[in-house]
Amino acid sequence: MKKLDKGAAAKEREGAKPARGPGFEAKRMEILRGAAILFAENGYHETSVNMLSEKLGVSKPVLYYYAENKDDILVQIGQISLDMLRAAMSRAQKAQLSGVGKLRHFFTAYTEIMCSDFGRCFAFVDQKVVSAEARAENSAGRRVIEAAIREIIVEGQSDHSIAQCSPEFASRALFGAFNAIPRWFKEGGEFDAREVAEVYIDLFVTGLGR
Amino acid sequence: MKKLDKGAAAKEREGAKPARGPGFEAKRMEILRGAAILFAENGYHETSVNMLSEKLGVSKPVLYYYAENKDDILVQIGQISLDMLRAAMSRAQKAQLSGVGKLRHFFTAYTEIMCSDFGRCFAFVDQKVVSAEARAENSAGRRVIEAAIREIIVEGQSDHSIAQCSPEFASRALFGAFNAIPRWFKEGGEFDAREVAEVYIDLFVTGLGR
Amino acid sequence: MKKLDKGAAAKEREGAKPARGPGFEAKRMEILRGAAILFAENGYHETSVNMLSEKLGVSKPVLYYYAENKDDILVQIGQISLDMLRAAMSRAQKAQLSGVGKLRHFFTAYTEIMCSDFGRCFAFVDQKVVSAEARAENSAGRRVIEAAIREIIVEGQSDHSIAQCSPEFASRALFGAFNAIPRWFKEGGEFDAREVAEVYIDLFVTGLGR
Amino acid sequence: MKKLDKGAAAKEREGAKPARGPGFEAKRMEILRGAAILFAENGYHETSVNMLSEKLGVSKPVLYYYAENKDDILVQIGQISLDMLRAAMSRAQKAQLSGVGKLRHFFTAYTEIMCSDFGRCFAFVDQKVVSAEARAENSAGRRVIEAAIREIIVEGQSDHSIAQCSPEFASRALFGAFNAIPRWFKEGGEFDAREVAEVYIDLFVTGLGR
DNA sequence: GATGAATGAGGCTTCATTCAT
DNA sequence: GATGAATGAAGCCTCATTCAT
Repeated sequence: MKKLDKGAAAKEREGAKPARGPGFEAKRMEILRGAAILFAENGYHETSVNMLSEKLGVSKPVLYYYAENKDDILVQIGQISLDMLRAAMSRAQKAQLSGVGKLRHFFTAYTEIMCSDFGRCFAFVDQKVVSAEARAENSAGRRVIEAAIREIIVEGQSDHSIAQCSPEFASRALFGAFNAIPRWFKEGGEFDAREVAEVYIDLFVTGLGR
Repeated sequence: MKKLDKGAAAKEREGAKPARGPGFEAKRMEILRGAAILFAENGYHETSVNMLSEKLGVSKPVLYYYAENKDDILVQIGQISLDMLRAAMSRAQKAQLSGVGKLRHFFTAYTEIMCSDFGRCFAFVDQKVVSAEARAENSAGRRVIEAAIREIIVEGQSDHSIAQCSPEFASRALFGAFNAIPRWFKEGGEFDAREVAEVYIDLFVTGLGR
Repeated sequence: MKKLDKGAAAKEREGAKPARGPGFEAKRMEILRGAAILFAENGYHETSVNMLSEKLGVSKPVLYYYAENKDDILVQIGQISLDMLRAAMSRAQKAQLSGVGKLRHFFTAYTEIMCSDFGRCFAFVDQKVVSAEARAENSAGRRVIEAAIREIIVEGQSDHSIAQCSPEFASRALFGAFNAIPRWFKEGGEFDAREVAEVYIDLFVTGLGR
Repeated sequence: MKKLDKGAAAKEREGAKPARGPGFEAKRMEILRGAAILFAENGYHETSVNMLSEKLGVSKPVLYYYAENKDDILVQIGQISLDMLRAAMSRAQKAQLSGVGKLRHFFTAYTEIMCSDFGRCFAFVDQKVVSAEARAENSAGRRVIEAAIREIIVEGQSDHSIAQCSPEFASRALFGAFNAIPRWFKEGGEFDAREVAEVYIDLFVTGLGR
């Protein structure tokens, strides 16, 4: 919230890092995952840095060794989530499938990601808390993916696997519906994420009519 | 010695009130509406009581004259929203329409409500901040409406206006999709809420397939 | 979400503490002593946390590092005072003295304690401000000491060093009289606490009659 | 605490009053008595003006009609208490009794007063909260009475009804002991205030020795 | 004479963050 | 590389008090 130069930090993470040992990345992931779980469960503001340090079993300064800020933690979680989503999109795009096939392919992966530790946090925690800069980066990432989905829909309309409809609206309805899944999904329940995704896709493809 | 029981306040609102003149209700609504707008725009935690009092043009104690708490403001906004939703559901249920017709009827109203000042706040702000008791009441309200939708779906399946599908999943997908509308909807844009609702319903009814 | 249970804090002080280095105890005592002086001088409610932090030369959060609450400060002061009183009583009970000798022994120490920084605060500040739980603990401590005094009186009546009289009333009169001493006693005045105690005891033993 | 001109108010109460109806004095007493009970029971700071108005069944502005201030309420209670004490002292001084007889006479009345509604408040509530001016007046009142007691003691020493001892210390011990009575005294218990006073006086006169 | 509504000022508490060791 | 201790800033809330009606 008092962004001095967050950009520097973010860039640093992918640039000339200051001599970080081999365990660094593993520990960083461990911390981020723990934080993601807590943020998703309790909410970002309801999870104090104190609580993080206690529940993660590390001292507060350690947290500041792995993240610039409290919200940098959230930013990093978002980056990881977006990376996963981008990879999923990439795989879908490369798949030898019809438009609707790619849609199904992507949203299955999307559901799995959004029900994972990182994804749940990404889905639940409002990005309003992070710096404008980081938020912009995040939004850009999302937008790229949404654009890709619209393109897939258009593609499906070309190959006649998807009906004529507004790609904008369809994309929004799809993301809206799928984003809400982690809100009620319980790991280890009757269905796993993959199955839920299948049902949802079928619903969207078939429609409720008749 | 401080907060004994939050619930007492909520109950008080419908119980033995400490003498309230006319005008109270109007001012209360004015304050709640202003707060709802700010909460929806900036986020609950990002909107301090100070900010509320400044932007609403009242002193801080006034807020505490109309609400027990900062989160009671949110609770009251939720109650108003739920009341509107319940009324909408009631109208839909009473309408002389097929299942799909009732669905369309309800979700049109739903969209309008969720795009209103109160509804946007209700849609955006996580109820994690409110007391367990109030949250339970809120959840119960939502669940009643969700159950009613599932019933309407079943009804539609009986009257053959809705295809065979899991009412649970369909209901969740519908709410997920519609809940996300206020996240991008802009008042005064190309479409009004009613029109967006139409498009969405068509999408859901027709399906993306073929 | 705010104050769940005050008692947890008190218990924590003797339980699983969050890692406290040496120096902690000394600083804690320093803060408590300063607070005790201010509370005794100005009154508990008249001494704001702001004032405490200013006069003690520490920032406000530091106070909350050493105490849960404003009233936990008072509670801790009470615990220290009670510990001193218990120790004094223990010494008096073990002394090889007649009943009246033990009485004299205890109330001399009592006076010294009640005229000390901690004792004055303990004597002056009404425990009405602290949580029911802490107040109960405090009262229990007092009652144990009062019971011990009654026992000493009975003992003195057995060994004929104390006249027949109601131990309950005698004990109450004694504590009442001695508790009031710090209200007028000035350190460095004509008499020191020990001497005042002597005079009081003589008065009580000899009586005003004849 | 923000004494503008409390003196004016106090004086006004005994001077040219602004046309107050006949019921004024009765209602004033009723309010003061109720406040005294609440202050004694809950403490001055723990009793908000809101609570006063609720429990006394009058609106807040009414309280400000009968008292300048919250602490003026306390001041008035103090004045009433002091008036009672002064009257009691006056009666004791005029009685045709030995020194010790006057002592007994006064402290019996003193106990009754201090166990009454007004007296309990006077005994329990620290005058630290009232304006310097009012506190001075109050202290002066107390001091006059204490001086009178010392004089009675001297008188008793002259008429050989009281033993040689320091009148200062004796007076302080007496007031200390008697002031504490309302702290444990319960109306309607085994003893009434008069009887408690008798026992205490006997204790003080006879002494604990032998 | 009474009250619903309003307020300035200040209270207590906690948060994210840093630094000396 | 780690931590106990510290802090500036800000948060929510409540109090005694007053006025327009």
